[in-house]
Amino acid sequence: MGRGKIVIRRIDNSTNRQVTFSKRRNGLLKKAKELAILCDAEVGVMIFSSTGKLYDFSSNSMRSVIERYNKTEEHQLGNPTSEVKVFSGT
Amino acid sequence: MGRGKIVIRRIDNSTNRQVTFSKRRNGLLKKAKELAILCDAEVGVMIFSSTGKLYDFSSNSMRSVIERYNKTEEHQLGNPTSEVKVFSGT
DNA sequence: GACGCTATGTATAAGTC
DNA sequence: TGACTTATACATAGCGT
Repeated sequence: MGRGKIVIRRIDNSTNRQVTFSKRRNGLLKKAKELAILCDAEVGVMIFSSTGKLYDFSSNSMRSVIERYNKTEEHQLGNPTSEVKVFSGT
Repeated sequence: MGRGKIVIRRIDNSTNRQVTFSKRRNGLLKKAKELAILCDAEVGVMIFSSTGKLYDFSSNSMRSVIERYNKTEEHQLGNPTSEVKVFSGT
């Protein structure tokens, strides 16, 4: 997107990396919120910048999302979710 | 995006809602992965469909992301993160 | 180094099979 | 209902301040 095409690998220039982080972080949080509303889904997103700062979004409370995650994980070990984890992306 | 413009509110037609969920869920997970790689960030995403199925992504292990979240939250109560939670979107 | 502005690359709403 | 296609809306890379 944008003026040029990019390859998905760590951005070396730290200024550029920080600018991209700021833009994409906002984009991701926005998409997460849209997904939750449009599809009536429960969503939780946690992002730590390389400097350790936390940014997050949760459709309800993050605590409840995490609790539900823990409960669900217990009952779904070795489930379809694992496919998602290896999702290759662009 | 797509052939028509949409408003961000719960999609009533359940078939359409499910199709949109599937597409946007994949898009969100992809973006999360890209952010983690491009910006060297630690990212965790948890999504529960309205039918209760879990989909997730984590740059490392979700467990470590959650632990880090809990630790960080303790030290940042009433922090800038709250701004993110009210991010208004489109 | 953070902010605002487009030209462009992507994600995706509809539609088709 | 799921998979594939296409036209568009949206996100954002590279620049200029």
